[in-house]
Amino acid sequence: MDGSGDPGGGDRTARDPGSRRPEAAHPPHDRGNLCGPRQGPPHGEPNPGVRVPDPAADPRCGRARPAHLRHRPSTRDRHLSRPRGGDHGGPPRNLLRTRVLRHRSGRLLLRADASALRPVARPREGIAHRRDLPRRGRARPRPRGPTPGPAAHLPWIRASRAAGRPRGLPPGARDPPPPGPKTRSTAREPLYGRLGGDTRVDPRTFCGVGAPGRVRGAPSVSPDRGRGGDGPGGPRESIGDRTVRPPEADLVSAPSLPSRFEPAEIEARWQRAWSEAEIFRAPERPIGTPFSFILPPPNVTGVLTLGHMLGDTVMDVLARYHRMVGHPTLWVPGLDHAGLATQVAVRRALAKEGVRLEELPREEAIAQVEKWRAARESRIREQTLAGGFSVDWTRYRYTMDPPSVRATREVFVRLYHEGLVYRAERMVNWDPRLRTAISDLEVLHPEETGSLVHLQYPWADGSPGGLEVATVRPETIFGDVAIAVHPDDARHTAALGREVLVPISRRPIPVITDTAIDPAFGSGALKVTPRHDLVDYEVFQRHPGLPMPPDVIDDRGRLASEWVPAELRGLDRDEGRARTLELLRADGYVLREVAYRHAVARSERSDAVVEPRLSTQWFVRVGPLAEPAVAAVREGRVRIHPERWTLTFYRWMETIQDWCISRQVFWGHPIPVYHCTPCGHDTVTVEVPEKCEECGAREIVSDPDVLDTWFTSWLWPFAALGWPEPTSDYSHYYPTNVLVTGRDIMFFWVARMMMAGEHFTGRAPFSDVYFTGMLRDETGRKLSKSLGNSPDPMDVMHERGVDSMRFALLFPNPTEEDGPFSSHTLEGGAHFLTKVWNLVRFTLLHVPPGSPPPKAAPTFAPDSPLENRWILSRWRRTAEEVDRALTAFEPNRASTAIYTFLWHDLADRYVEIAKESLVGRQGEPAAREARDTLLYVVERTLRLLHPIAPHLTEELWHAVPHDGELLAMARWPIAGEAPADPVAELEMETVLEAVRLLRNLRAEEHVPLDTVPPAWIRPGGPEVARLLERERGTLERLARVRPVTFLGPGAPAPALSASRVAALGECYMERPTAGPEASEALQKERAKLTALLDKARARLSDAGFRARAPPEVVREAEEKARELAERIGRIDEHLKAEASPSP
RNA sequence: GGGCGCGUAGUCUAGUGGUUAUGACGUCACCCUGACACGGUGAAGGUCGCCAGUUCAAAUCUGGCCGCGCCCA
Repeated sequence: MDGSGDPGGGDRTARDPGSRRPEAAHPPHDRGNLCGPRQGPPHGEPNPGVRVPDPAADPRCGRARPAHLRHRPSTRDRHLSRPRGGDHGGPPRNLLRTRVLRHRSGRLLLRADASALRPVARPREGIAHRRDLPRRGRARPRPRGPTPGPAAHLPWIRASRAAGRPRGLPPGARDPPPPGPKTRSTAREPLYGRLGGDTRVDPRTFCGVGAPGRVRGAPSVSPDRGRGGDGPGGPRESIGDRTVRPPEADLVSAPSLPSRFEPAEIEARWQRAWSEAEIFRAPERPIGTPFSFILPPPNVTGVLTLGHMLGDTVMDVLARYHRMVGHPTLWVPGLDHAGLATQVAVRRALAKEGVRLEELPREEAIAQVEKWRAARESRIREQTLAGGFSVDWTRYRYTMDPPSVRATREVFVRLYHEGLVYRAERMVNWDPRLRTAISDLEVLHPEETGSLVHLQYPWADGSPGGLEVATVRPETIFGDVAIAVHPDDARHTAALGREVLVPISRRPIPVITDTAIDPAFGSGALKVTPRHDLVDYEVFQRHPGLPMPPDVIDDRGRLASEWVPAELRGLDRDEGRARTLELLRADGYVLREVAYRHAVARSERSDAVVEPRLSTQWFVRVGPLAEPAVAAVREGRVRIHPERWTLTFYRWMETIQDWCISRQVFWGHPIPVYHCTPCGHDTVTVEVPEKCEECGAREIVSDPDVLDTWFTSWLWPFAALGWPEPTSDYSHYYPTNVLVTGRDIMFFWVARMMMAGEHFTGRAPFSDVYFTGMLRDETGRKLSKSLGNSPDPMDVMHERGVDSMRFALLFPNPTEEDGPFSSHTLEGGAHFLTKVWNLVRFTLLHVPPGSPPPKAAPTFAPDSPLENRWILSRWRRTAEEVDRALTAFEPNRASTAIYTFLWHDLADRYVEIAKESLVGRQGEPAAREARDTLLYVVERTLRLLHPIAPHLTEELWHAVPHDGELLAMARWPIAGEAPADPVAELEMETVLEAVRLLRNLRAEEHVPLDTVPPAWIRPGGPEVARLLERERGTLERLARVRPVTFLGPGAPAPALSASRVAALGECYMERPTAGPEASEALQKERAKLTALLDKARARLSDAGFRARAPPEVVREAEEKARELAERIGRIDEHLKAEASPSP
C-alpha cells in the first residue's frame, strides 16, 4: 500500500509540470469568439454556439486541404496510372496540387499529390506500400507487371524506397530478402524512433477530414462546402483549385483517409479541439441528472503509471458515456500533497546535494518542498493531458489549497468538540528513521529470519539457576519491568511470587501471571517491556503495581536512558543488539540461540523496522464513524464492485482501531490546536486564534505536529466540491456517483471517505465503488516500478497512441481480476484501431460526398437483402450489451462487444456480403440500401466506440456524414432505434454455415483461391433450400464457388467429389485430385458425430432423464439424436459411394 | 494462523446446471480477392487442477485435497 497519502492508488503515481491552474498550461483559445454558451445542450444536439477549433490551423498538420484531396498512397495506388498524356516530369512540383488518376478499372480517381504543398521530407517508412517492404517469410522477388514498380510515379514512394530499401537492387526487384528479423509491423523498436522527427509535420499526414454532414446553419462553416474542405470547424484555407473537382457522375470518391492512422497527430488535434470547445467543463447549473465523480488525486511524489492509466481510462469511459447519454458530467481532477511521502522524497533529493532537510529552518524546508511539488505537479498534469482524459480542469483542486485547508481544519475542530478527536499516550508505530508515528496501514510485515535468544534471568535471592525467557530483541531487556507467565503453566508455579534479576543490569523484577501469555512460545515466560511492545504494554496495564520505565530506545532507535548500561547508550538498535548479546554471552546468560522466522514490522515509507513506542498522539475515535459507513453498504446505498470486496470491507470495519492522525513531520496541514502557556487550555478553532479563548493570554503555542494526509483525503468527494461552503458545485454534484480506484487503498481511503461522508454531509459520498484490477506482465508479475517491468505510460502512448493503450488496457482485462498488459496486448489494441480506421475508409469509398447523415435506422422492404436486416439486428444487440456493460461498470465487456461486432460481423461478414450491392452490380436501389445501412451502422458504431477510443472515433466521425460538431458531445445511440430481427439472425447463421462448409472443402481439396469451382448443395429441408437458393449470390461470392447447384433429395451427387455433411444439408465440391479414396475429413467427422450420438443415445435411454428432465430438454435431445443419426447415415452413403464410384 | 479469491489449448481469457467449451496472442497451410498483410480463409491444439458428492444431467453446485495469488494477524 501506498502509505503516505496517495488516493490515486498505491502503486500509482503521477506528476506534471507547470502551474497549478490548468488554464495556464492550456490557455483557453480565443474565448471571445465564443458565440454561444460554453456548455453544450445536455444531449448531443447540434450546438451552433460552440466554436470548434480548426484542426488545420494546427501547425503540426501542415496545410489544410479538402478531405478528398488528402490522400496517401494505399493499396489502390499500385493500380493507378496517369491519364494519357501525363508526362514523366509533370508540372513543376510546387504547382501541382491534385491529380486525376485513372484506376485500372477505368474509374477516375482524384488524388492530392503530397509533394504539392511542401518538399517531401524523408517519408516515413509506412508510406510505402506494403508490397514495397520486405515481407515476412518471402525471400524471393516476385516479378509483377511490366512497370518498374506499381507506383513508381509517386514521388514519395520513390523516396521511401530510396530511404528504406537496400541499395543496389534493380528497380524491378521489389522484394528483397528481409533485412531484419521481422517486417516493420513486428519490429519492437518504438515507432517514434524510427519515424524520425519529420513525422509530425509530414504534409501527407492527414489533417482532418471533411465534415460533409455539417449542421445546417452552423456558423463557422460555409454550407456549400460539402465534403470538400472542412475539418471540425473554422474557416479553411482555400486551395483555389475547386475546378479540379470532377463531375460527380462517374467519380467514385477516392478514400480520403490514408491506410494507417497517425495517432500522435490526431490525438493532439482533437485534444485541443475538446479543450477549446470546453466540453468537459461541467455546467454551473446542471439541468437533468448529473453524473459526477472525483479523480483519485495522484500522489505528488510519483509519476503516473499504467495502473493510473487503467483507472483513468475506466473513469473516462464512464464520463464520456454519461456525457453522451445527456447527463451533465463533472469529473474533478486533483493532486494529493502526500505529506510523509513527499517529505521523504524531497529529503532524498536534497541529500544528494548534501543538504539535510531536517537541518533547514522550517520555512526554508517548506519552501524546498513547495518548489519540488510545483515541478512534479506539472508532470502529472502533462501525463493526464496526454491521455486525453475528459476531466474538468477548471475545477482542478489540490489538497493543500485554501479551500482544502479550510475543510481540513473545520473537520478537525468539529470532531474535537464532538469528542471524536482526542490526544492520548498510546502505543504507536514509530518510524525511527523518519522520526514520526505512522499508521497501522503503513506498516508492512515481511517474513524475515531472526534469532530467538533464550536467556536465563537469575533468581534475585541468589538461589542457583533462574528463569528461562526467550526473546528476539535482547537489547530491550533493560526496559523490562516483569516476567509474565501463564497462570496455568505448571512449569512456572514455583516461580510465582519470586523475583529475578535483569541480566547485566542486575535490576530485580517480579514474576507475574497473565492469561495473554502463550505457554507454547519459547519457555512460556515473557519479558514485559511496556514501552516497546504492544502486548507487553497491555500486560503492563493490567498490573497497576509495576513501575513505568523510561524509554530505553529513543526516537531515533538508539539505546538510551539511565537504565541502559553506559557503555551501550547511544548505540543504534542493531548494533546495540549485537553488543548486548556479546555481553550476555560473556556473562553466561545465554542458554541458546535459534534461527527464527517471523514477521517483522517495517515502515512502508522508509523500510526501517518499526519501533512500537509509547507516545502522545492525536487520534480519531472511529467506532461511531464506522457504523453509518457499514450501514450504507448493508443498506445498498453504496455498492462495491466487484461485490466480494464488501466482505473484506465489513471485516475491516468491524475490527477497526482508532486512527492516529498526528505526524511528526512538517509537510502537511498543521494540527489546529493552540496551547496556552499560562493556563494550559487548548484552543481549537478553524480560524487561527490570536489569544487563548479561556484566559485571553496571547502566549499560545501551536501544536508542532501535522495531520496525516488521509485526514484531508477522506474529505475529498465533498471538500473538492467546496464543502463546507454551500457552493453551487456541492449542492448540484454531491453526492458523487462513483469512485474508481485500486483496492489497495480500500481501507486507507475508501472506507474513510464513507465515514466522513456520512458524518459530515449525512450522505454516502458516492453510490458505487469500482475497484480495478492490477496489471501484470507476461510472466504474471505485477507491474511495478521496483521490478522495472512497468513501462512509462508516456512511452506507451507515444509508441502506439493513447487509444491503443486504452483499448489494450480494457479489452483483455477481466472485470474483476488482475489482467495482463504487455507489448502484445498493446499491439492488439493498435490492430483493432487500424481495423476500425480501414472500415471507415471502406465506407467512404461507397458513400458519396455530401450524403446526408444517418438520422434514423434504415427501413427495409420485406424482400430487402438479408444482410442488411441482419447487421442492423446485430448492431442493436451490440448497443444493448454496451449499455448494459457500461451501466454495470464493466467497460471491458463493452469493449469486447464492440470488438466482436465490428470486426467479425461488420467487417468480415457484412462488408464482404454487401460489396456486391455497394459496387452497384445489384442495381441502384440495392446499392442505396446497402449504403444507407453501412453508413448508419458505421456512424452509430463510432458513437458506441467513442468512450473507449475517443480520438480515433472523433477523427473518423468527421470523415463520415454526421450530424453535430463533435462526437464527444454527440448523442448516445439508442439501441432500440434499430429493429431486432431474430429471423434474419438465424437465417444468416445458416448461410454462413454453408459458406464455412464450402470454404472448408476448398481448403481441404487445396483448390487455389483464384479458381472458382462449381459446387453442389443438397439442402436438408425445403426451408433451408428456399433460404440458400435465395442467398445463392452471397454463398457463391463468400465461398468463391460458382455455380452452386442445388440437388433435390434423390438427385445423384457429382462423381469424384469431396463432401461435407451438416445439419443444413450436404455440400459437394469437385475433387481436383480425382482420387476415389474416402475423405479423411469425412471419416473424422463421422467419428466425432458417432461419439456425440452415443452420448445422446445413452442419455435418452436413461429412464431418469426422461422422467425428470424438462420436456423441452428431452425433445431437444431426441431431435439432436435424430439429426446426428441422419448425418451419420448420409456420411456413410458418401463413403460407400466413394468406395465404389458409380461408373 | 485466519479470511477471500483464482486454477479452462503453449499463453491470456469467455462461459453460474443441458452448447459439438468462446475469443485473442502464438503455431501451421493457402492467399496481397479494388478498406485493411497491423489483413483474409482454413487448420492443428483442451481428460475445463485432482478426488469424492449432489443431480436425470456438472467446466458450472457442495465437500476434501493440491497449486497459485491477495488481504488480515
